[in-house]
Amino acid sequence: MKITKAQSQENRARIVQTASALFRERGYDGVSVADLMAAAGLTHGGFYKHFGSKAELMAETAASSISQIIRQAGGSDIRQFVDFYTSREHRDGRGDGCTFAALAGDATRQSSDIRATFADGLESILAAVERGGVLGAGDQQTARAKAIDVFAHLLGAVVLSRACPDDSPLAEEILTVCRAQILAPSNA
Amino acid sequence: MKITKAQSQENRARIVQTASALFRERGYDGVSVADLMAAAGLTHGGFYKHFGSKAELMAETAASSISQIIRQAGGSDIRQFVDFYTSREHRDGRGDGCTFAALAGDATRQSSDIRATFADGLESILAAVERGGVLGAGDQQTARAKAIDVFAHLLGAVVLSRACPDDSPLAEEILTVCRAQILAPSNA
DNA sequence: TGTACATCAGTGAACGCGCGTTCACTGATGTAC
DNA sequence: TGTACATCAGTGAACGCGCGTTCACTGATGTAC
Repeated sequence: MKITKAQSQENRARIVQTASALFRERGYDGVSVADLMAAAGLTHGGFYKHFGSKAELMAETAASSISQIIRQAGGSDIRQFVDFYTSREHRDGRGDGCTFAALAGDATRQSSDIRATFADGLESILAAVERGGVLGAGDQQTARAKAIDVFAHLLGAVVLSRACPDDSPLAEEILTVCRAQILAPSNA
Repeated sequence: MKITKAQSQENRARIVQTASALFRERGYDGVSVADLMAAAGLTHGGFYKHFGSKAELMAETAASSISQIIRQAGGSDIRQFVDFYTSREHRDGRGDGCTFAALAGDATRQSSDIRATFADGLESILAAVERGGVLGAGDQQTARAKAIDVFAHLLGAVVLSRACPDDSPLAEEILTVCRAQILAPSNA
């Protein structure tokens, strides 16, 4: 049953990728090691050949899944990013959406190294949002303050919308209202 | 060991109150029935004399703890509410702070009756925020849209700030920047 | 290039543990007379 | 008002279960010669 070195690395990468999606969908406590390994097409025992513990994997996936949204924010215009973030697809696609929107609430109760990973990631995403172009050049706020403000606003909209039942009109209304406000003339 | 009817009702109320704080502090999965009953000064077996299941208690505490923040929002001027919401005390006081800021992320993964309770509570808090006086009377947004917008913004600020390590300057910066923006002249 | 063997990723049974929940029991309360 | 007894909130041991983790084992890989 020994496997190729390349195959093993591929399996490890698949575990991280699978965990990354499942944690965002169900939260850290909602995914067991056995669940995860089955979803990755493996059996649970092998998990510890790749990771020291579930907590270690959580820290690694946090870092890698945060870098995904950072690439997304930095690679697009701020207006495109706001549209994406407040879209129905993003609200409903927790698994490959923003890690902060999916797990910031859980992160609060995690170990300090996971929280530090979130804080570092947050600094990076703020920089990426700034790079994407800043709204509201007309007023006295700094670009950094604008980035913080816009990102908190976006996150709040998605978290609140997701707390509502899926078919709730309120869920949609929150996204629409916040998108309009963030992109409003007074901010642009 | 039988207890007075009044004593029993008092115990029940204490369980709900204790659960209300503990759930907000540690999340639904972070509090066991035994933990909770011990914190209320009772033993775990008695829990089922008051509630059918842990899920039933979760639904009841959601309703009661949401009504707490609604009273707070409706009873004060919008500026006072924004100041309170973005304060250090609120950020650090999960146990008796806003239920949405503490549990909206968890609520997403709960049963549909808990999610419905959150959605109903959200409608009530929006009404309370409107009653508190609406910022930005000068522009074309409706009072309701303003309320949605402000509340999402506030929630995002607190959730993001709480994800950072406690002593992080970023945690403080997020609160300060968002408070200033929400209360900014262009919004007032 | 071919053979012999050590390696180690993956398997799946088993571990101790804490969880939500159940249950036989207790004994003061509150009611019936 | 006093006595006898049914009630039922609270107790704590016990339940089955799923969790994170460990471990003896497998057998193809990759290396040494």
